Amino acid sequence: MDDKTRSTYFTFFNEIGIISQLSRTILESRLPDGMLISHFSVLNHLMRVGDGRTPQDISRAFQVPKTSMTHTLAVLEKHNLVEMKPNPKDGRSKNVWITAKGREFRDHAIAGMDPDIERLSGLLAEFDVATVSEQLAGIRKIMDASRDEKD
Amino acid sequence: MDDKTRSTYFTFFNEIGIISQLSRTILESRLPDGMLISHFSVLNHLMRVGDGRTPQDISRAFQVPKTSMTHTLAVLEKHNLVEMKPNPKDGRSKNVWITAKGREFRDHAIAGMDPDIERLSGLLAEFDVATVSEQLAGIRKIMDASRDEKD
DNA sequence: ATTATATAGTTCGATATCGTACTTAATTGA
DNA sequence: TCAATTAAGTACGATATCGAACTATATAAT
Repeated sequence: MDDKTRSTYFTFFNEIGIISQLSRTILESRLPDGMLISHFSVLNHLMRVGDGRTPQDISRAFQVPKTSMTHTLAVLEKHNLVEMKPNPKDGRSKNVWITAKGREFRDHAIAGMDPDIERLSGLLAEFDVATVSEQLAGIRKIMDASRDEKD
Repeated sequence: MDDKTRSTYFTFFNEIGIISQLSRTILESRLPDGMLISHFSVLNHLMRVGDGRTPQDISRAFQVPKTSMTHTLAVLEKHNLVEMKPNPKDGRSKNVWITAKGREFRDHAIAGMDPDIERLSGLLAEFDVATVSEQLAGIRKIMDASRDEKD
């Protein structure tokens, strides 16, 4: 493979990683003590794609080991932000439901970022973030669909 | 602030986060056992921007606590991938130098991703990754420069 | 039907990450 | 000059993340 392709993709993923880290830091600094991105992300996911999913569904969506998700969900459940119920279709499995408190928490966290988004949208006025975002969504969908292919 | 701006930025950072996680998983699966993204990233950083930096410089670059960097550097040093020397300009500080073995490790890790980049560059042919990357670099630079402003 | 295999989730031990408190050295300011 | 403050790195304890092994249930094979 040619050097240019390698360097293009490597640079791309590097930029993605830096922006991801910067945005994580911003969001995390707005979350209450003890709450991490992992917790927020699961709640946000459940509201975006709908709740009642299994832990496996969620761990696959985030591309993290199921054992990590067990732990994250246990924390959320302890804080009454989600409820775990038996999966009526599969005795081994569970269904995860977000609680009213969980919805509030997520909405409040998003609202808490308003000053940051205000500031950033001013600073980034010269960029077409919406269009870049659409491109990224396309790239993400393809990467997501091919995630298990290897070699 | 209007809902559209909020949702644009929120979607943008969400896409960034997903792609970041997908690319991290790909890279990490190519690293030898026990080596994580954090280790690779530091070596890569030292080669990109030059070594001899202080631990603080590096922790600030990655926007992680200095105590996390202490640990990461200790692991790298134990594996002889970096060397820590006293900072001649500041008795409290250190300088971090990448070793020949560290350079090899980083180059080898990058080469190990070739099959993935090959595959992705085929799948993503319809996207102008280089141009998106340039946009991201611009966004990243501004975010990076304004990272400590708040409220 | 019964056994073999695969799957969902948990437990457990190891390492990573992080916040707080501490040590040591540099800098500031009276 | 020297006390007060700031800054770099580390030690330590708490939680997060992860891989391997395990339990319980579902599915497949005969």
